[in-house]
Amino acid sequence: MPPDLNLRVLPRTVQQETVEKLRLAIFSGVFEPGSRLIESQLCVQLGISRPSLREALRSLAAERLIDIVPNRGPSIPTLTWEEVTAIYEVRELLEVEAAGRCSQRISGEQLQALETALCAFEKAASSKDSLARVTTAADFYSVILANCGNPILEEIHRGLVARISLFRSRSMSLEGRAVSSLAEMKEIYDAIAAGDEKAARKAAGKHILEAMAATKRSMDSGS
Amino acid sequence: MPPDLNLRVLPRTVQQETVEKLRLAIFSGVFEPGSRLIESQLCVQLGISRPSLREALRSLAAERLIDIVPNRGPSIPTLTWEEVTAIYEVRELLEVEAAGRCSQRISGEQLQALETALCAFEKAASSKDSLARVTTAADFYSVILANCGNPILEEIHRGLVARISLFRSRSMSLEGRAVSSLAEMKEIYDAIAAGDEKAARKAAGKHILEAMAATKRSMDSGS
DNA sequence: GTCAAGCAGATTGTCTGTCATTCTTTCATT
DNA sequence: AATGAAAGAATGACAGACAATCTGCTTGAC
Repeated sequence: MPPDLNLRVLPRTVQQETVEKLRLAIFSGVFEPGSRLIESQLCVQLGISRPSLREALRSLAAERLIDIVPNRGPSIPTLTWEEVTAIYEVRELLEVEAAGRCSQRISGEQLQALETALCAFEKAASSKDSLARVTTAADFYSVILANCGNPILEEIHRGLVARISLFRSRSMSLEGRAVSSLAEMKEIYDAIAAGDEKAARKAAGKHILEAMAATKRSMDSGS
Repeated sequence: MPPDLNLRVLPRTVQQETVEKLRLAIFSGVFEPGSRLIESQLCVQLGISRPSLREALRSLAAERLIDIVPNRGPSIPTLTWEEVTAIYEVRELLEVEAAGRCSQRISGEQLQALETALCAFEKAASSKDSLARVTTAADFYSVILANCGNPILEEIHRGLVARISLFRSRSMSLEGRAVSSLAEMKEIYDAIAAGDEKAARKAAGKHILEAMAATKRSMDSGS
C-alpha cells in the first residue's frame, strides 16, 4: 500500500461548507463589488451562527476573495485595472510554464480529458450561457495545470483565477470573444498533443494576452 | 489629492495580532513540524478567547502555514521534499521574472536600499547568527520584489517563502552556504545596478537553484 | 504475553448570549 | 447648506455550554 495514500474520510464541517457556498456566491456575482457583507444577515441566510460565519470569512479574506477592514467588516473587493493587469501578468507566467511542462509529461488518458474539456468549451462557446463558457474554459485550464507536475503552481493559479472570476465572465460575454478564445485554446491543445513545448508556451502566452485585452475592453465599455 | 491614498488608520485587532504572533512563532521554529496545536493551550498562552484564536487559525490555514483536519484541529505541516521542490520551482519562476523587471525599473533610491540590504547580509554571513542570515537575505529579495512593478508577484512570493522558512534557516546554517549565497546575491545586485535584464534573470535563477540544492543537502543530512 | 474491545479523558465543532467599541445615518441647529 | 450631535446598527471580543469525535489506556479474552 502506498504510504502517502490518504484514506482519511474528511467530515464536512459547517465552516467548510460556508466557505464553499460563499466562494461560489462571489464567483457568480451574487454580491456587487464594493458592497458590504453584513454578518447578521449572512448568518440568517446561511442558517449558521456568527462564530462559524466569522471563521469562514477569515478564510476568504486570507484567499483575498473578500476584504475585511477592522470595525467595518467584510466587503467584496473592487479591483482596479492595475490590479487585474498584475494578476493577468502572473497568470501568464504560470500558465506558460504549466503548458510547457504539461506538453512534456501529460499521459494519454489526461490528454483525452483535455480534449473532452475543449469540446465542452466548444459547445458552450456556441451557446448563450456565459457562465458555462467561463466554467468550461476553467476546466480546460484545470487539466493543464493538474498535469504540469507542480501542485503549487496549480494551487496558486487557482487562487488567482478565483480573484478575477467576475471579470472573466464579463469578458467572455463580449461579442466574438468565445470564438477567438476557442481558436486559441485549440492551438494550445494541438501543441500539447504534439508534445511541442515551445509551441505550447507560445500559444498559452498568446491566449492570456488576448484574454487580458478582452477583459480591458469589457472594463472600458462595461463600467 | 491622490484618490487611492489610503489614510485610514487601521486599528489593530486581537485576531490580527494573533495571526502575526503565531506566524512569527512558526517561522522561528517554536513548533515542531507535525506537532499539533491545542486550542485551549494557545488561548491561555496568548491570553485570548477561543473564538478569536480560531479565527486566527483559519487565516493561517488559508495561508497554508498550518493544516487543519476536521475533529483533529490544527497542526504544523510536515513538508516532503517533493513539496519543497515544487515551491522552489515556482519561486524560481517568480524571482527570475522579478529580478528581470526590477533591473529595468528600479529607482536610484531603491537601488541604494538594495545595496544596503546586501551589506546587511554580508555582515550577517560572516556572523554565526543564522536567523539574521535568513532575515537579511529575505530583506534583499523583498527590495527586488517590491520594485518589480507587480504587487501580486510580490504577495505570492512572500507567501511561498513563508511556507519554507524553516528549511531556509536550516540550509543557511550549512557550512559555506552563506558565503556562496553572498556571491550569488552580489551577482544579482550588479546585474540590476547595471540595468542588464538578461544577466539579472540568469543570476536570480542560479541563486535559486543553488539555494534549492543547499536545502536538499540539509534535508538529507539533517533528518 | 499479545491482541482486541471498550471505556474515560481530552479536544474540537458549534451554538447562544452578552457587552463595549466603533461606524453610519439621520435629524436638528446655526 | 454645512456642521454637529445623538440614535441606531454592526463589529470585535468574551464566556460558557454541550454534543461529536478522537486518543490513549485499561481491561479482558485468547
